[in-house]
Amino acid sequence: MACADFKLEIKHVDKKTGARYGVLHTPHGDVETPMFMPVGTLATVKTLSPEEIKSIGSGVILANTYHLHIRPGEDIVAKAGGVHKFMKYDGPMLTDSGGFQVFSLSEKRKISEEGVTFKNHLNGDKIFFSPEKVIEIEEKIGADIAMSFDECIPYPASYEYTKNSTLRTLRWAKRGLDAHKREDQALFGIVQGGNYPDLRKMAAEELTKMNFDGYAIGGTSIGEPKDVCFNMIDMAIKYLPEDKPRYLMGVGSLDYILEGIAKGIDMMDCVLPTRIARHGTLMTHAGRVNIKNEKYKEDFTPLDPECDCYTCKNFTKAYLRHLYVCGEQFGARLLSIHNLRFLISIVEGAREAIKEDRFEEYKNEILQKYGDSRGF
RNA sequence: GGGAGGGUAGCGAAGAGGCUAAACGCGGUUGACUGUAAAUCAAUUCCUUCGGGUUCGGCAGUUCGAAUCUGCCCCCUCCCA
Repeated sequence: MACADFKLEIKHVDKKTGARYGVLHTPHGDVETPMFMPVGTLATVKTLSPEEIKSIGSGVILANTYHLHIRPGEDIVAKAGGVHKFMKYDGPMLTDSGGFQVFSLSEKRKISEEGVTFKNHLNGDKIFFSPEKVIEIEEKIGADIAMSFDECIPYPASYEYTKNSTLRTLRWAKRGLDAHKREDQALFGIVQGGNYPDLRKMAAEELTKMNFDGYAIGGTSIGEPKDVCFNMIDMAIKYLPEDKPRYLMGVGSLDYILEGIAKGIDMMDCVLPTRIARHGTLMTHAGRVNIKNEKYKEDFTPLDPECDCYTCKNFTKAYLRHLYVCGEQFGARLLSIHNLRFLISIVEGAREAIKEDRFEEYKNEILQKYGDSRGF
């Protein structure tokens, strides 16, 4: 059953690249696309308050089904009135299904047709996730968007493995769709298929037939070369419906984000900006900055003079370095605010450029100024 | 004045004749991080022109070989007077 309050309204398509500008209507408000979505796995974007998340201009934020199932448990979240009330965040939210954990906790799991048996990464308890179980958990958590349970296939993987896994993920998608009952929650399908054009095509076409509220491209940004990732987008996106949102999973560096948008992606998420911020690495208009470097010890200039974030408007590199070096949590928070605001402002600029059919120029200008092929 | 224990790299601390330029921790420096097992992880940290050079409080010894054994000296801590 399609979610009634959920719809992507495409407002403009960039004439040269095909990049899309739109408005995504969700039960928790309207947000503009394309957008970068901060990740808040455990119902918190690490170190940030809901007010801070809002103030950086975020549209949708993520939480994670597997992690919230383990702690505190979906029933607690449901008793709190759902994840929005639980974490006091009233903007749109999305729950990832735990499919990524099938990949990242691969030593601790066993996959069968029925589902995946995990070993709880905290205490070793056995956990069983089926597509139906995941939907049940996601409905209890109550985000605006739920993701189908999938297997995030490692790269590289053989054709045979990829085909079997992709077909199983398609069967899981159908089972999840049949199990999904909440009408105030959208459900997305996830295109797998590895680096094989026919499998990506098949996955995209089969999912489209099932009529999800949106479609994600998965199995990306897990260590594959950049051109492979871009190819995986191309192989899938042309078979996805124009009028539904397209979500590129796990992408968070500047070049991938801009390239994804150019290819017609509407949504992206990544832990990268928040994680590397906590580890002292910042994305700025002038490229990558490692705030712990000794050269910033007496640098009393802002981290990024072109940035409008709270951190850049109020603090110096010397102070940020000091906080980082001393392990002060306020430092992690200021740096997280900056990296998220930086990426989100870049995407805001992308939306403006799309409206004016100059996305290509915008993308090139940003990347040239950034000057780092790795993109962060 | 008497007694006991110590002095090892920036700091703390192992080592008690060759495998030791010297474990380990901290601190320092550098790097990685992409649907968060990540406030984590990795590398490096006496000097060097990469051949080597100079080290374990100081000096003098013993030994083929000493941070490690001996003597003297200097300094520190604690206890008793």
